Amino acid sequence: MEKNLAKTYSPKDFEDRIYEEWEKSGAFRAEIDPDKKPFTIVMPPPNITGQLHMGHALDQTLQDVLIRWKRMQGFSALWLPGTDHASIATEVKVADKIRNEEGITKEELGREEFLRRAWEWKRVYGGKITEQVRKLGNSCDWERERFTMDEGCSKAVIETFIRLYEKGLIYRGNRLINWCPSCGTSLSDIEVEHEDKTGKYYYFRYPGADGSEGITVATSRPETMFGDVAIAVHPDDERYKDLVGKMVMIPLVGTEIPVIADSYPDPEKGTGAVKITPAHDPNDFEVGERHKLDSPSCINADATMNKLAGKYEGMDRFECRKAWVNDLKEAGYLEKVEDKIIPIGGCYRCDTVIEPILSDQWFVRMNDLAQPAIKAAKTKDLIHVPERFEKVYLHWLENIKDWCISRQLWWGHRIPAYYCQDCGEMIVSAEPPKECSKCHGSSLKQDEDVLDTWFSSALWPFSTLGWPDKTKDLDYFFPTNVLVTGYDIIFFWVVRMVFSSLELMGEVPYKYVYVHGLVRDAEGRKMSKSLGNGIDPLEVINQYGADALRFMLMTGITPGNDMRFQIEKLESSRNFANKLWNASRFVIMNLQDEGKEFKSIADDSRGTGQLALKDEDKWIISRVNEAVKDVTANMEKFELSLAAQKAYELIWNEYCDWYIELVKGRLYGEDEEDKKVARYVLVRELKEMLKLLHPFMPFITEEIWSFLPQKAVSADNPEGFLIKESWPIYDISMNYEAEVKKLELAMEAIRSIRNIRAEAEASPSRKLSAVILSSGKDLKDIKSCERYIKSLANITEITFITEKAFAPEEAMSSVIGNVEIYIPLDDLLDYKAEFERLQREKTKLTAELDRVRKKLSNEGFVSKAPEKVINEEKDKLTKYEDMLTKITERLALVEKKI
RNA sequence: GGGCGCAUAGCUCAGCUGGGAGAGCACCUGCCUUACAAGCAGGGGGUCAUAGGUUCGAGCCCUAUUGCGCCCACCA
Repeated sequence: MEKNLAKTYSPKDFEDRIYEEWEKSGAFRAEIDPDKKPFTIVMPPPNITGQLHMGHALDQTLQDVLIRWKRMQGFSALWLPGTDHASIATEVKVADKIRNEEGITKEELGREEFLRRAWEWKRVYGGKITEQVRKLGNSCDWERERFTMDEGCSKAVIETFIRLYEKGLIYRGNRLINWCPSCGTSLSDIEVEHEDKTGKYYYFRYPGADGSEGITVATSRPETMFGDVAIAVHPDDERYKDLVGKMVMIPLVGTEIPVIADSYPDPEKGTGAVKITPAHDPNDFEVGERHKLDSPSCINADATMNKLAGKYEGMDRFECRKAWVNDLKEAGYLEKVEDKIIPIGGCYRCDTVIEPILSDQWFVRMNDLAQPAIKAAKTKDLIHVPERFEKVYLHWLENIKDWCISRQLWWGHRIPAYYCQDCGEMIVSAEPPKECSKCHGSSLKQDEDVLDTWFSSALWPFSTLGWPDKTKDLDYFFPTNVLVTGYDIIFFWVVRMVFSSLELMGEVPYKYVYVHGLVRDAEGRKMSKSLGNGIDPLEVINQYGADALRFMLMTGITPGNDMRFQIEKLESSRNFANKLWNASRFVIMNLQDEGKEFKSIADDSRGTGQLALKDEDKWIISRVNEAVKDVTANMEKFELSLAAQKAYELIWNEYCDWYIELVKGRLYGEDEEDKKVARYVLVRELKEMLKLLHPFMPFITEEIWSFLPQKAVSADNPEGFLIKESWPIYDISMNYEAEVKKLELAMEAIRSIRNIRAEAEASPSRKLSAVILSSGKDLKDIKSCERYIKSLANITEITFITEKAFAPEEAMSSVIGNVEIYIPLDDLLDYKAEFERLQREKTKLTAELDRVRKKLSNEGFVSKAPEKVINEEKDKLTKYEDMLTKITERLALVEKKI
């Protein structure tokens, strides 16, 4: 019955298999269980545009850690996965593919056929993405997987649209919107990315209609002059007082436009006079509204000039600028040109310069919707982690403008509005109406546009649970608990989910918004396609395993801050997995041929008290118990990185470095009863640690778990999977303070002997003996550590003495509190080196003593510091003084020998 | 123009409510010790950006400054 882990840690050999087993066992399925509390996370649905990147890996690992942890804590934990149709992004990709492969445009293909291709794209890439999600080990409930354009989500979108429309919160209007000439669609304000670019201010003179000199105006966009309808000046601007009300002419064009007074122009900027082009500038549009001016357009949807531009008609807007400026210059209207940094808005998808144009679009009226969302954050019904992101959230909501939701695209939810071809009536309806409600005509045409992709994402926390139907899932799992996402999509998504949920569900969609940063490359640059510095999570998993990737992503990070992807960190995580693997192999190996004993080992009832535990057993039990408390507390605070770090230290620095080493002698010894105790503790604590680590490294912990003896299987968990085990609970009765102290003393002694050995360049294999001088309780304690010191410091014989007189002279020594350790090393002794070593220690000690003395003699400190802190310092004082005396004596002795 | 983040060991970063500066990697020394060389043992290395302030006590709180980065903002 040789049953043990493979000799080498090779995640490839078990990760996929374990994932399948989990899935088959129903471990990911969240049941509606009235006896359990629900814990719900909806996965931010990755776009079906391509594949997962490191950002997804980070985002999803955070969620999986939380979900696995809560599941183990006994919640009915639902992690609902899905994908997003990503309207514009996918449409661009599909159109590119068709153009590249078939050489035709989407228009040539036609709407219906294009949509067929898009669905095919979804089938292929959506599948690829879910495959990647599995590879990461994510424990999501695949039976509840959703897609933003599936039947249910589509129904929710239509329902929402109609409800908001009927409440007057959605309206159709002719407004100035952000237009991407390349994508051929409108965009919302946040889909425009502003960037400072070098540009120019052109100063043109607009001559007076009466032949007077006129007025000079600065503009960065001369090509929009054809759409000018006025020149505005500030009413208080003395320079132009007389011109207000007069007419000037657009140079060369000759169109007469008025000079108007408005508070908008800033007398400090440019010439203080502004040309007003309502059709191509948001500010000008407002000025135009105020003064009831026309808003003629001079630029087409494809960014070419229209007939208003006269001879420039058909020319690209930027080509036209050049030609037009040149013509004006030759005609003498150009007064000067100034270099200027100008913020330019670009399309977030294709970077094309956005053209503000007037157009019929659909909008969500934001003001009323924003208020409850603001309130939710202020009353802490909605909590941002870390807190600072609340500011970002609030600032945006407090300055919100109406949301343009219609897009001139095909891939997405088509707007449920129908227009009567006979009388022009508009009907908003879930189903295509049979006839016009006004003229009863039957010729109705649906709005061509689709909705902004974020309109459907905004409903994700409840549309995925069945809304608008009153489903059991919705009733049980909503509201969800935590939303995990990157700070880059707070506006796009978080805000919109919150106000949508408050409006439609009457409550926040989740209590916590856990915001994380970006995964950057090793140099700190953003990973991007254009730089080609992206790292494929799948390749990493192939090489290092999903556990290593996950652990690397979870450690050394601070919530909300960016992180770098470094291969060294990944290797270190993989090494940790390897360490755990080997330690577990050791444990399992020592259980061999003990079949009949398995049951008692496996019985991890809390009755450790009835076993004859040795000090080191109590020590590790205490340490693990402490770690349980610590890890759990950090998880509660969303400090997942600190929790993972703690588990790491526990496993490596305490269990592996010390406990396993301490216990080896007993395992190889003769005392069968004690051997059982050692095995019991070894297994029990390993199991506790595996539980703590499981959310972070699910695969390796599950694999190891399967080799460990288990209690009788339960109905809930017939396979005995770790994923279904319960999370450890801190147990105050397992705090063995005295033993912990004792072991700490032993460790200090061992460390100092090892140090002496290294300093004396005595080979590790060389047997040494030791003489230990102490008294009272300290002597008793150090005596009880004899076994540890012998085995871990490789000491054959220890002589305990109580009087200095018996201390060996030809020795190296070390002081730990009231304990002096002497290692006789007559042949190897280099007194000069020993003198220097002791000198160094004395220097250190003196410095520490100075610090402590200074502190304790400080009146303020003694009177104001908490008693606990003062006592600690006092203890240190006696200890250090003691040590200093001893070292000084020793130094004097050694000095004589030199 | 407004807001935010970062500045700690050679590198990348932790350090949660103020109480003797940490990790990983790199470096130096010695070890293939029967779980692990993806390892073990020992070691070196930091005026915690600068200047003030609060406090008995500041890497941590306050103010200012410098440098880097990010976000928002109506393109004269």
